[in-house]
Amino acid sequence: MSSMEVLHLQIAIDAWPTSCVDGEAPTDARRRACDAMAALLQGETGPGDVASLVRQVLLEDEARFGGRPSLRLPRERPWPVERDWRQVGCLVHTSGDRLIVEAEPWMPSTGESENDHLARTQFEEVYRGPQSRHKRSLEAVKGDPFWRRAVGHDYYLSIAQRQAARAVALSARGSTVLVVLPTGRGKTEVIWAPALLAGSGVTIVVVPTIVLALDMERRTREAAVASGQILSPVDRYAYVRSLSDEVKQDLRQAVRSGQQRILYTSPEALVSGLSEAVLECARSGLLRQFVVDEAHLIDQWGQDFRPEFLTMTGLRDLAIEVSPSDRQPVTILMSATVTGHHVELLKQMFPSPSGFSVIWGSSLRSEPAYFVSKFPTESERREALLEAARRLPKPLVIYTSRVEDAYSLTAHLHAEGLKRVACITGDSKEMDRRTVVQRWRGQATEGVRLPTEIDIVVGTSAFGLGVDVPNVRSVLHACIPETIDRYYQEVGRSGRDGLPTVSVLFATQGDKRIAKRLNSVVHIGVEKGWSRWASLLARTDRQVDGLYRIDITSLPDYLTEGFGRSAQWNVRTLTLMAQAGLIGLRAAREPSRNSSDSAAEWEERRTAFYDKARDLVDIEIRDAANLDQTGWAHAVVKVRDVVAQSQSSALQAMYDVVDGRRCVGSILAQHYRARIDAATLRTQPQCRGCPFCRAGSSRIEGRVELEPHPPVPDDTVSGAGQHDPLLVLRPNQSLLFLWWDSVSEFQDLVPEVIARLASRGLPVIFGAPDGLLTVAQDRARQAPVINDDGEMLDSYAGLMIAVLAPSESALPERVAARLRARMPTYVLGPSGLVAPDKPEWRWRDLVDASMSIRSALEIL
DNA sequence: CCAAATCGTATCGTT
Repeated sequence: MSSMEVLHLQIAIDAWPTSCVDGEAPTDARRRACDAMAALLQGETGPGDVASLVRQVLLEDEARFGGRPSLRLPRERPWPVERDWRQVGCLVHTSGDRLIVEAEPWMPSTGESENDHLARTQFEEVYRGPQSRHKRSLEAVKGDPFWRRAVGHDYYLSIAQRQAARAVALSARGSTVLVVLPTGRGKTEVIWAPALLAGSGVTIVVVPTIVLALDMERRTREAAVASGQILSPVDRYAYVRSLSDEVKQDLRQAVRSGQQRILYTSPEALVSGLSEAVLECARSGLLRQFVVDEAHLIDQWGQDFRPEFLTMTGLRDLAIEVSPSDRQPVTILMSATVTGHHVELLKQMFPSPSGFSVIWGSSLRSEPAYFVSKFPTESERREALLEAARRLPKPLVIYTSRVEDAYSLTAHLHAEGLKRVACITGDSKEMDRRTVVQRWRGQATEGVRLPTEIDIVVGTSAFGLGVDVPNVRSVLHACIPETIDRYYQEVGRSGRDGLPTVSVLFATQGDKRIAKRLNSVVHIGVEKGWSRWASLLARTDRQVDGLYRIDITSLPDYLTEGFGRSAQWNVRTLTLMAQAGLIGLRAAREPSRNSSDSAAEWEERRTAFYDKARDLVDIEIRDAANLDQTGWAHAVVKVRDVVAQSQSSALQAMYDVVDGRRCVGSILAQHYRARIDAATLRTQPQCRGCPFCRAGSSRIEGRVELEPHPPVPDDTVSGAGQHDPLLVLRPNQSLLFLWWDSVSEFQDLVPEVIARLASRGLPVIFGAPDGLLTVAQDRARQAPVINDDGEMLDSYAGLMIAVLAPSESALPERVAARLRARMPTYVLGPSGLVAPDKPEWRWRDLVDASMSIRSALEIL
């Protein structure tokens, strides 16, 4: 018994070398097998590649349709010979001039106390694919009117996305919102929605890599077409170094003038080339959103090797400062993986007078089953890696900690007959990274199909960010990552399609040494740091705006020679101080032209400035009281301890995974939680299998996602619904009844009233029919309209609108409950509505305040 | 005896 997949593969094998991928919607494994076969003659495929992929097709077939499928294959080169088949885990026997091949099950070696039956079941789930009961199902939620209008989606992907989208759309000018949403759940649309709805204003998105900026540019270009708006006068959305001077200039100009509605860039480009344009844009009140994507990297990368992640906060402060007070940019920080330490750091670095709020929609990936094997020696691990590379389902990523290990493992796999293997490290060129992903995925960036040429990528942590291949089936760690964050990020590259995956970690004793070394964040010592700070300060230039300009190449008193190293230590000293709240960082800004400067003098000064600009940092003294040696040491030691503590717990959590001390899902859930104010923000543990769970009986069942926190946008942050636009409520009153006289008034006037109220900061509507709200949103244009399904009615503290149906003769209980709680509400209802408990009275004569919607329209 | 990535500027002047 076999499915069409195996049949089609058999046909392709029999037709070789003219075979091709046949049939409708081939599985990825069959497609790969056919692509590999096709390249056998050119020598671009090794026998191991073909054997491994054919085995995967057989196993998938068996898992999905049962039976024990087999295939007939040629027995001479370049095809795999008997030994090759056995090496990848197949049973093989000869039948005439053919080999009959069956797949044998395999899984990585497990610990002594693990239940191997469970392990096998969990491992094989990956072959069930779309038929797996573990397949992720997202619960779509009806889209708000503003969401439909802005991004054209009828649904949100999840409650968490809805919550994030609403909070961002309602966020008060000048406020900071941290959005925690799992990868692939539409973070991007959350920031697009306000940008597109507004019809004007600039959104700057800081991304960590060029690849990410270019990917986003491509998607944004598509979104621009779909929305029918012109989002960039030059149809460019990524500001990166490689652009021509002309394009850069155009983009800067478009930012200054507010015509560039969305722009992606790096922290480095932001604080250098783009800074003046962004400030000019802010000054005109046109900077709408300042977004930092992958915001957790501010901690990981900002500490020393990309200090602009920290210094860019100075530019953002300044942008808020120079903006008109009613048109300040909103800061939006986005990440899928946030710890308590991250929340604290981000609060410190992105403070906001209008509030710092967290939208917590964190949840763990449900796709991976975790496996950990330990090996006494490096050579035993090497052998096991080869075996696993041959048997693990493809596409596969193998991670190492060291560049050299990645290269040598790649070479080893090549030598052993696996040719569809590529290697990516920090040394790889931009171009290689791009083409490897395309050959791995079998698709060009523009969506054009290509043959797959790579099944396995061996890489260091350089391989990851921006690699969005949906169907990665396994991740193999040939190392112990230095933090649980890196481990989970890398595991999370698999299963973006929501289908089961396997995560395998092969450890040796020596790995802990490497992990420990990579884990330690190097901070400057207290005495050296103070001494550096003292000498920096002594050489500082006080600027006209009260900032101090520091030349980071200047040497501390205790050194006579420093080379590049010294500058790095100086930056570390300053970023440490910034995290301690002692100083604020600013990128040095271009000097302004004096009226007395001649054109030549001015040009000379500017050139001199830019020659030196990379070595200059402006700082603002924030905590002068603690800038004596004692206060300084105290503040800085505290930060060092916090960072050291956070690093060490991230390493400890990784060790716990390796040693199977706790359930992997629980370890992750504990790591990704935070406290903010009185609330603990949690992540729900998820685990479909790990060594700890298989050793005991403590299996986590169910895959319930936590509700996002807070459950509805917080009006103290949103700034919406604070006031009474009709100005009829007295201080102790919370209810205004707006009545209509007829159904035709309801149909004709209510959308208009809602549109105008929404434009005056009353976006939340309960009870109105969809069609009516769509009309209201069209008329409200830039102001978001939110269609509450009852959740906000129960808990939203701001002023909101409840709309009754024309058929309603009495107040619905849900609305009545809100009114009893004295939560501010405009009720829109028929004029003849009777008072609850007093049927002889019209409600409009008993309430705090009432008016006809006709009168309301005259006021609005 | 150790991974990770990015990076320069506008501007002139009046019916």
